[in-house]
Amino acid sequence: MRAAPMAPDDRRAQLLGAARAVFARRGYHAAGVADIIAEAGVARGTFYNYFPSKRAVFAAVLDAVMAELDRAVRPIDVAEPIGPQVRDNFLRVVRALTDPEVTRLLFAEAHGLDAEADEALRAFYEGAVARVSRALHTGRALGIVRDGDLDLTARCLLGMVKEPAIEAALAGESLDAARLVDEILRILTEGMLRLDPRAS
Amino acid sequence: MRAAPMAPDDRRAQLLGAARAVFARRGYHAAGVADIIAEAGVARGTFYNYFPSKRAVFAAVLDAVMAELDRAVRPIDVAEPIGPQVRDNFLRVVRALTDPEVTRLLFAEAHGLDAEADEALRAFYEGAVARVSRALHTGRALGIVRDGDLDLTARCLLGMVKEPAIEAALAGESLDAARLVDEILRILTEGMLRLDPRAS
Amino acid sequence: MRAAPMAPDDRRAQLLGAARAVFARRGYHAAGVADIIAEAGVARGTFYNYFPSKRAVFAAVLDAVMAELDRAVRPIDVAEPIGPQVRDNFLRVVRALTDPEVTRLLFAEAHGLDAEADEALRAFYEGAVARVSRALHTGRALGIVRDGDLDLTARCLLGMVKEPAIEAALAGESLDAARLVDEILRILTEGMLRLDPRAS
Amino acid sequence: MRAAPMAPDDRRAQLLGAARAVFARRGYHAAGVADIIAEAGVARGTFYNYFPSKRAVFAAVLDAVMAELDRAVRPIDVAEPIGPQVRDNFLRVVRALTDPEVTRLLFAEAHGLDAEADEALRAFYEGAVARVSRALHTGRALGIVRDGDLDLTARCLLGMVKEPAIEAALAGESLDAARLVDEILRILTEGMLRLDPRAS
DNA sequence: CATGAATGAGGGTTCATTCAT
DNA sequence: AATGAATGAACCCTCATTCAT
Repeated sequence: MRAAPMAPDDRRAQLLGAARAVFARRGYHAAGVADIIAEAGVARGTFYNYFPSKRAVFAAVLDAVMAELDRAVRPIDVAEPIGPQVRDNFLRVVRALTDPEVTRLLFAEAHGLDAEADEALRAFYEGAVARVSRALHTGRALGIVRDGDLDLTARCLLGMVKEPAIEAALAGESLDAARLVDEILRILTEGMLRLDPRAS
Repeated sequence: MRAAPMAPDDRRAQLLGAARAVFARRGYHAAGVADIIAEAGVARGTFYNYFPSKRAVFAAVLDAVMAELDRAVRPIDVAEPIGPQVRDNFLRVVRALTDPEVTRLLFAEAHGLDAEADEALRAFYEGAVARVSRALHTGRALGIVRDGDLDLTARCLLGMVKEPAIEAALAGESLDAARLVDEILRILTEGMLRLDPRAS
Repeated sequence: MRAAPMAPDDRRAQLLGAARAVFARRGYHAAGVADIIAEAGVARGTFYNYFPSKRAVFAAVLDAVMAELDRAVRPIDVAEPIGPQVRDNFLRVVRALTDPEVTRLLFAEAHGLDAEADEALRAFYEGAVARVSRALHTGRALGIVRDGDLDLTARCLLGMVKEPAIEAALAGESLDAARLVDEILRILTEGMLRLDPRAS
Repeated sequence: MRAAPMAPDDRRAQLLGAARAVFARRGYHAAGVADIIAEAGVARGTFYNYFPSKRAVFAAVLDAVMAELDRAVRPIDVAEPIGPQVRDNFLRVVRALTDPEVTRLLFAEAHGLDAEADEALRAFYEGAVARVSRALHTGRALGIVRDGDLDLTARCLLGMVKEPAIEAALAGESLDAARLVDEILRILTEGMLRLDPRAS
């Protein structure tokens, strides 16, 4: 049975979506082009009319996911109250990571694929760190952020967000984004340890 | 050239070591049994005398690495000063994660292999979370840890440690463990954000 | 962009020309229908409106080339001086073979394609041999050609012409047709070896 | 059914032979690795234990055939009578070319495969031309060979030998080597044309 | 115990051809 | 008449695993 012809952009988008679902479900290596075309209801050759290789669709999927995540972060307007804006950014990122597809693709499948994928991922991550780091420097100038090794701090921040999201996604549990964000914000604002509570 | 016979345990250990090095260097999928036996200087058949499959060696390697990491955490003696003990635990964990082999194996290669590997990893991780969580509950009872969702907090803590370690390992950079630990401890004790600096 | 409709014969000729260029440039197997339609600036389906298969265009191209070569040979008029007519025939053939397209198509690509192509080629070649052979018999009757196995001689003659032409074409060198023809004629008239120079 | 293990050199030779037969019979493109392993009675993987690719076996086959042909030509000892040595060389070459496998492989399949194969072939052919050309120069010094463009002459000579051999092989006819050589030698020593038989 | 030749299922990719528009 | 998206059979190659020596 021959699938009805389709505008190339649409077909491409459809294949991209199918690939995204399949890669998220089975992982890069376990997924075959056969799975993707089955998901899309399309013949083998059709796939290769739109992507030159399995590796290439994966790259495209990864790009889409990274862009999605990227869009979750909005610049902060210092003329407005800062707190809610920060909280909203956290919230949007966590919500994006709440999609198990996003998380699996970014964190479970993409590492160690090949030099190129690793590089794309590292570039994305470096960008994220740089972005957070810049925000922290701005915050310090505004007196909002305490001094310290802000690059390292940025990485820690990302870890606090990523880790719970990943684990929830991989475990198949759902994650209460607001709760996580509030917990993180509390740690960031108040700390959570009193190692030497000798202070009267 | 026929390798000298060897005590089975030694041969097994040798193969395990070779596999660990190879998996860390090339990743699970890129590594072939051929690489492992080349590294070990042993024939193909010999490998299968000690491990039933490639998958199985990887599981064994993973077990070894997880055990190693596990040993980095020591129970806390409440009769002694807490602070240094906590710091030392952090330090030992970060140092263990400083070994790029450990990090690559645990975080870059192990995810998404198959259901069984995912399960082993998740079990390990759940154990870690549980352990930290228990420590936090104890700490709360002692008045050292502030109240809150301690499970979530445990995950955030792990993220703060893992993330910088992973990134350093994957980027091939070295990581100053003491510096990272101190930064983390400062965040945990003092926080780092003053979102509403209304405080006169 | 839709190409303007065209008289069928013209379109066919255009496609034939494109195919000839492409086959000569890339060889039968390396050339794709995609190359041909790109060369012709025409859509895929259009191609199949004029030729039933890739194999078929190649056959048509081959026919055209063989006909071209065939036209290079003119019957000899015994009422006129023979020498110049022979020389002119040689010259026209060599000049035709000087076109690298012709040579590549006939000698480098056409062999071993499939039974049918081989047959067409062999038929063409047999025709050529027969033609030369007939000329030699006539020559013998006229006392111009020495006796011998004239069929074999005809094949040798063809080889003397083909070989240098092919090699020049494949090597991308140009060939001095007149020089080759003169050399061949000298060999044919005078020989070139004196194996037993005992002749006092 | 598992083929009995075999000394690697033997298996390689067997595969080479099978490949040679298959390539000669079906041509490079029509022949599949499947045909070769069927001919050899061996599994797919075995083939790739000995040759890295289909292309590579073909190269090996070609090398073998070229070497075989090369061995047919023996240096001429000027202290001995020249004539018979020359004749024997011709004879051995023609006999080698009498094997249809050799001829098909060298002349029908090898051209136009890819740049590398073309180069190997051209190098072989250039070598042959150079060899013949050198012999002719020597012969001229000895007064055996008449003056002229000896490079071109060398090419013509090769053509006289190749052409009848190829055609016989492709047509499936057998060729009387001695007869061909004698005919060629007669042409070379006496010529065969008397274009201006004015000589009373 | 050790060896290494043999295996073959599995997967990615190509490209001549078809047919709905 | 022209188009170009869709097709799928065919093919090359990989590599974990087996087993006879």
